[in-house]
Amino acid sequence: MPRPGKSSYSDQKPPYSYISLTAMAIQHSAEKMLPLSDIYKFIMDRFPYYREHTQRWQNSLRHNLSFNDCFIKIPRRPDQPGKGSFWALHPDCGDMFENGSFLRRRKRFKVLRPEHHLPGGNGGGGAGGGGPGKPPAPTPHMVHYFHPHPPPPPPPSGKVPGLASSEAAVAAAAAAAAVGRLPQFSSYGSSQSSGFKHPFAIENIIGRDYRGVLQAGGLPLASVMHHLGYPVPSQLSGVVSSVWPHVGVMDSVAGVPVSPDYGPFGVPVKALCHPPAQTMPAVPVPIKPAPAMPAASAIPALTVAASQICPAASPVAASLLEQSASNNPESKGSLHSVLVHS
DNA sequence: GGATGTTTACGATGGG
DNA sequence: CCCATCGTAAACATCC
Repeated sequence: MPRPGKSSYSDQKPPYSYISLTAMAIQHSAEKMLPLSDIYKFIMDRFPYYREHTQRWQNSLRHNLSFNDCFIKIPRRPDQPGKGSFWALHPDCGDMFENGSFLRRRKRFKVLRPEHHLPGGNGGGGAGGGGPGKPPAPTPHMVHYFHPHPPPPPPPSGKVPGLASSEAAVAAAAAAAAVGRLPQFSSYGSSQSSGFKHPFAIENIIGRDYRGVLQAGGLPLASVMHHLGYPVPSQLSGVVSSVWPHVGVMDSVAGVPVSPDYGPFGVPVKALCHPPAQTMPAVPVPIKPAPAMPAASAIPALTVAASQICPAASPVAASLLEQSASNNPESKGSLHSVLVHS
């Protein structure tokens, strides 16, 4: 049983896989999304083991981010300069791990790609890495999402334009609205009865003794919407501010846990807790190959098209997206995915 | 130029 | 033993 040691864990390799560690970092953030550098920081702050050989593990971590479908990339807005994108957890990545074990998932989370990805179809794999076969501009039509307020540890170039432009707000709202309607999101609220357990819930990571501590979960989306001036159900908005009271408790300078809320390895256990009502990444939008669209037949072509267009540059498309989404409550969201035991 | 992101490859390990 | 997952290395591209 992978159990962190008691006194020597500071030097030992934490019993968590990179996927776990990354997810912890993301979950710990207020916005449920972090830039790569902050993920690094989180891990290094909490796990002394990772203060060395940074080149090695960071490469592995990046590999995991790109390779695993459970992580989704959220681009910065044009007016939010900085390096790299934000990374969030895929809404459906829950339950990847066997309870208790974070070294090995029981299944690999994979986004369903209806696209019959032909073997060797696209550029025989660009042997030698990143891609002779790739188009010059990898993300020409990415949706740029807002980042309402930087997470406690301000992201690179902490210039926060707030609601810089109404244009951005429109884009954000459209995106948020669209995402908010995704089946996955609505299902989180009811997942309580289905026994869904987030893999990074404290009960999974540490034990099951903290169950009683858990209360309702927050939806970053709500805070985002609120920040944008959109009406947010009080239930949600209230939760947003109360669910993560522990964020920032960590002495980020010393990296020393300062309260019993921290479990082994200094992981803020409460912050990692995931109550039945799931808390998911704010506006998760897979930037990965658009083909990630499930059952294309069930998705209005418009939705697909709109998702590939930057709403900021095309408010019309954005609104259409929203409209489309609302008109098709049955339609599967673009994030629909499944746990595939390939 | 360094950080970030993508992809391929391969060995180790664990589960069935 | 087979297969899936994980960790690592490395090549390469893109972005800031």
